[in-house]
Amino acid sequence: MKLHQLRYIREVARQGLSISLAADALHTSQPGVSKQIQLLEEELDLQIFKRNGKRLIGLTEPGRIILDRAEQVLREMDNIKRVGEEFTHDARGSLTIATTHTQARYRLPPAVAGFVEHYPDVRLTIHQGSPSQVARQVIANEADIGIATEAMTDQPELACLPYYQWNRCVVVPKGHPLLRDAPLTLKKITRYPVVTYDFAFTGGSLMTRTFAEKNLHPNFVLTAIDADVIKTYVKLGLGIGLLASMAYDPERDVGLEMLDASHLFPPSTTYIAVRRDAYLRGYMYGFIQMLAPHLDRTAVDAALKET
Amino acid sequence: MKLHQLRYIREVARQGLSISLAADALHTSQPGVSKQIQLLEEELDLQIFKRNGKRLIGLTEPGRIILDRAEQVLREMDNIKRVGEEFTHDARGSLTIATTHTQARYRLPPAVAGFVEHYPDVRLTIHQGSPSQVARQVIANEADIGIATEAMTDQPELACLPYYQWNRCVVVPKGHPLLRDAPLTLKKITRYPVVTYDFAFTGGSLMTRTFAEKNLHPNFVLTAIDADVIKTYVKLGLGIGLLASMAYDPERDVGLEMLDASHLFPPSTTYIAVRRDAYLRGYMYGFIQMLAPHLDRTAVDAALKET
DNA sequence: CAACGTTACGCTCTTCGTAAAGATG
DNA sequence: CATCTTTACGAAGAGCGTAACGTTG
Repeated sequence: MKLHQLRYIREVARQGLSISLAADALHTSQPGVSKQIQLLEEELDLQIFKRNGKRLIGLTEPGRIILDRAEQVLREMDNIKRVGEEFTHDARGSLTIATTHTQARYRLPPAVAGFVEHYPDVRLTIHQGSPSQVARQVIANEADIGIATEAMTDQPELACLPYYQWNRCVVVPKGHPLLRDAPLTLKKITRYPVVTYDFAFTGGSLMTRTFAEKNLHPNFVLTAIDADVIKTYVKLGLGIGLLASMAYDPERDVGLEMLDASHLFPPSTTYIAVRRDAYLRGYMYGFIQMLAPHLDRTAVDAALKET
Repeated sequence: MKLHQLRYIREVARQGLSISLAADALHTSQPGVSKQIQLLEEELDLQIFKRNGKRLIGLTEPGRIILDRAEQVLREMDNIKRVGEEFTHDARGSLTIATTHTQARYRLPPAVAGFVEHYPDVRLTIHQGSPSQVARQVIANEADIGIATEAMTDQPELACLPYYQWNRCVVVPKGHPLLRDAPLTLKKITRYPVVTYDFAFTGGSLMTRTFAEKNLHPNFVLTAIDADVIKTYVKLGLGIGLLASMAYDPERDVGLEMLDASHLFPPSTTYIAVRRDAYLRGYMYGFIQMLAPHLDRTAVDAALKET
C-alpha cells in the first residue's frame, strides 16, 4: 500500500469518479493512476470503485470506508509536513481564513492588519462564503481557520472557540417614523418591509424563529449575504434593515440611523473553528490571539484536546 | 515522504533509539534505515532525533510531534488493511483481548466459548494484566478490545462501553465468627486481617477510600492480583477475603462461605474499551455483543462517534 | 465515433543489501 | 577495541510516460 495510491483514489473520488481528470489534477498520466488503483484493489483484495465494465460508476461500501481512512492518512501527512515548516521557517507559510462577509468586513480588518505586519512572510488568503461553506472548507482542509456564527458547533471534526457575542440592530433612513416611536419592539418591525441577511446565513434562522414565537411574520423584501447591500437598499427606502450591530458605522453610514435591537433577540456567538486533528502553525495561534486576546495558545490547545 | 520512513522512525523510537535493533525488528538492513531517516530529516529540513555525533540520544521537539503524527498515520494504514480483510474474509483474522484476571477467569469464559464456536477461523488471544496495562495495550494497538474496571474511562483515545456493574463480597472460612454476626459492616471487617486485590487493580482504590471516609483502616495482610490466590489464603486462615462477588462460586469454593457486601461499597462498573479511531472487524462487534447483549453494533458505533 | 479506461513496453529513478569506513564510549 | 552509524556501490524493482488497444454510451 503506497501513499500515492491513496492520493489517487482520493482525487478520483473528488473529480467525480474520473480517472482522467484525477490524473490531470495530479499532473500525472491516466495509465499510471489506473494501474495504481488496480494494484491497491488487488492488494486489499476488494473493489474500491463500482464499475460498469470499464466505467467507474460509484464507490463500493468498503471503498467508502477506505476513502475516509485514506483522507485521514493524507491529512496527517500534510500535518507532518507542516511541522517541518513550522520548525524551520516559523514565520513563513500560508494562512487561509474562511469567513462570512460580515466578519470579513467589520470584525477582521484590525486583526488582519496586525497579522500582515507581524508576519510579513505568511501569505494570507481570505475565503468568503456562507457559514456552511465556511465549515465545509475547514473540514476539507481548504481553509485553516473558519470564523462564523452558524453551522460550526455541530461539526464533530471542528474545535470551536467562542470568539465574541453580538446582537442585532435596526437601521433606518434618516427621519424614519420608527425613530420617534421608542421603544423598539418586534411588532413595530413587522409594520415595515424588512431587508436582512440571506437565510443561508442565519442558520437555524434564529431571527425568524424569534418572530415566529410571537406569531409575527415580517415582510422580508430582500435578503442579502452582505451588510453593505442591505444598507444600500435601506438608504434607497426599500425597507428597514435588520443586521448585526457591528455592521453599522455612524461615520460611514451617513443617511442612516441605528436603533439597538439587542433586547429583542437572543445574543449570537461567533466562533473560531479549526480542525481538531490539524497541526496549527505558530502564526495560526498568533492570528487567533490577535482576533481574540483571551484565546492564547494554551486555551486553543485545551479546546483541541477536549473530547 | 514515504510510509517506510515513518515506520522506521517509529521503530527506532520503540527500540530505545537504536537503529540496529529497529532494522532487526523490521527485517531489513541498518544502512537502509539510517539512510531513510536521513532522507526524511532532509526533506522536512529538521532533525527528528537528537544526536551526539552519530549516537541517537533522544527526540527533538519537532521529532516528538512528528512521531505522534506518524503513529497516527500508520495506525490508519493498518485500519485500511483491516477493511480489506473484513470484506474479503469477514470471519477470518485475529482478535486480541486485554483484560484482568477476574474478568478472564469469571466473566469472559461463556462469551469466549461462544465466540470460538461461532468464529472458528479467528485466532483469539487473551492478554492478562493490570487495568492500566490493559488500557495501554489497547491504546498501543496491541489489543483490539480491553475489558477492565479501572483506568479506562479517563483515556481520551478510548471509547468505553459500560459492560456491567458489580459489587464486592466477603469470603470467610466455614464457621468463621462473622457468619453469626449479621449484619456485615465495614467496622466488623476491620477486626480481621484482610486479603484483597492488589492496589494496582483497584485504581483510585475505591475500596480503601470507602474505609478511609469512615476513618477505618483495615489490616491488609496480603494483596493479590488474582481472586484464586485470595481465596486460597482465606482457606488457609490468613484472613478474610474481600473480592468481587462474581469471583465466589458456591460449588467450587468448598470450605468458604460468602457474605454479601454490596451495601458497604459503591458499585463498580466494568468497561469494554476500544480505540476510538480503530476500524472494528465484524467479529469484534460480535464478541462485544456476546459479552453484553445490549451492546449491538449501533450502540458501539454511537459510542465511538461520541466526542 | 468520441470519450474513457486498460494493456504493453521501455526508460528512469528509487530502494535495498553487502562491504567497508568512520565515530563513540 | 567492540559497538553502532554512516558512506559507497552495484543489483533488483517500482513507477511513469508514450503509444496502442478495448469498451462504453
